[in-house]
Amino acid sequence: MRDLEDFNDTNLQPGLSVDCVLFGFDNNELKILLLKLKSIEKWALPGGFVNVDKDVNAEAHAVLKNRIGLENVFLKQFYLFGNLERNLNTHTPELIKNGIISTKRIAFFKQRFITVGYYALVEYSKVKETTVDFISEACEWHSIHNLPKMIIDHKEIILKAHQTLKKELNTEPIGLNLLPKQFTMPELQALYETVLEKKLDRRNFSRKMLNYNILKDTNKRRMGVKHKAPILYEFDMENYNQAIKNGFNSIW
Amino acid sequence: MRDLEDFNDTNLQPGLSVDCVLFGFDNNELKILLLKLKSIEKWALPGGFVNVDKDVNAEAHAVLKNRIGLENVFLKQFYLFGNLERNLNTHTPELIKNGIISTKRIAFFKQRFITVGYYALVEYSKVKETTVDFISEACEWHSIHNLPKMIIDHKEIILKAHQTLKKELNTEPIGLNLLPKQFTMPELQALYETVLEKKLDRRNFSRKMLNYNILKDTNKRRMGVKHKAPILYEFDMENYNQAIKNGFNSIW
DNA sequence: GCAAAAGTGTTAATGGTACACCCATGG
DNA sequence: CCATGGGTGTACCATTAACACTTTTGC
Repeated sequence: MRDLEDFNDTNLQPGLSVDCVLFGFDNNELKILLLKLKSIEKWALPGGFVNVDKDVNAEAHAVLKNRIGLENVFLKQFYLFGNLERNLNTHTPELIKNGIISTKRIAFFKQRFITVGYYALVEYSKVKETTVDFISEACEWHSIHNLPKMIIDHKEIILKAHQTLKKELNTEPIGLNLLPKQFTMPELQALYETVLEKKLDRRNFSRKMLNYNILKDTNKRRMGVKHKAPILYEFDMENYNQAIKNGFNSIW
Repeated sequence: MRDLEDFNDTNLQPGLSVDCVLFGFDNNELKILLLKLKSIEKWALPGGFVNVDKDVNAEAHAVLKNRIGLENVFLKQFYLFGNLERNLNTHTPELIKNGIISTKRIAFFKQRFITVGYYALVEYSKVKETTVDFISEACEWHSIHNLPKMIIDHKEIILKAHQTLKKELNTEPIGLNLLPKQFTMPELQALYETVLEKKLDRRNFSRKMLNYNILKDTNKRRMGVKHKAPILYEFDMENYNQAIKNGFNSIW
């Protein structure tokens, strides 16, 4: 779907789209990758449509691959947005008026759309902000606390994705996917504090994490900081997967 | 949609359905409400289609209201089933052959369908197993451990609903909706043991539950049992809602 | 040597686990 | 009076929360 001519609606599941909330972690902030639409001052989540011959989940992966160039990303369905208000959108008429959506496709774009929300976790530095296609002209990270004007309910989708992330911090491999291979304890803690939006005690955090036995000391330290050099850790994949499978605790 | 003539596909969202996994608790078992399809030996989840003018969530509620006669039920979206294999179904051709699906609707029923899974919690005794409509001839509770032959991926949907129930036992009002207004501690424990599929210590369970402060002693006892009469409790709605909002514990 | 942030230790309170004993009820 | 299951107590252990001191690094 690199340009207008490639886009063909004849084989698509009618009225169904997928949208991906792509989380990255940088500068102690959660960031979301957004696309700037052509000809209007609004941003959108990377999304796409569903071929009638493709799994819905596979199409979400395809969005990340084709639009952002990402493969083998942690990606998880979290909610279907199916209310009616989301179709009172104003951007489609504008895009049609501005010639971004071809007249042949108007009927397709004017359908009532339902969208499946996915959240994805990627290492911030691995994404190059370059993708452009027939409908978007820029691709940039935005802090979750400072989002630009967005189409339809995309802000609400991001909010719900963040809530889901908070809930699933202890049952999904969130640290693993948002951090580089090697990281320090304070970096891991900063990620947790950012996702949870609250401060944690440094000493208790460290002990608890180490007790889970999911971290491997690499015997290296992050150098060049103007204070005591912190230890670099990696995840111990075997123990990590075990811990994720069981959840990190359970009440009953 | 009480009979064939009422069914009109012209205003429906194409290729989208909703299916409800209705949980009840009886005789220390989790039970699921299933519909027996006309003319074939297969059962199905209560489900329906989505009007293009209706919220998807509202349509799930409508299924419960129109097909089962239930209103104000706890109902929650849990997953979108969108793989391709689910459309290699064999029951639609059979239903067409047997005249259950009118020839005018063949094109509609042969589409590729994606379904949104909902789970619902109801007090077992409140459901009368009576509903019949143009496509189903019986409506019965089945133990989750002894399910009959079911169409497409409906067994898989039930499995995933059960997994979700287990996970959400501490963040969703599960006890509240599956039990009658008044219940005993052993009954509540049996529900937990059933959902979680494991035994819990009677004494510790009781203490822990009471410590949550979500139960009110009604000063009554369940009479007519051939042992010490157990105390009847009710949920203290204010504290209960608070506890649900926070989750019953959190790690961080 | 000073500021900044990292590493580590202790203690008290809380909550969980694993037990055993007594009590009320119907038959 | 006995079998059945309900209510409650206690002791031990693990986990958490709150807090302070020492160490390393760049400047």
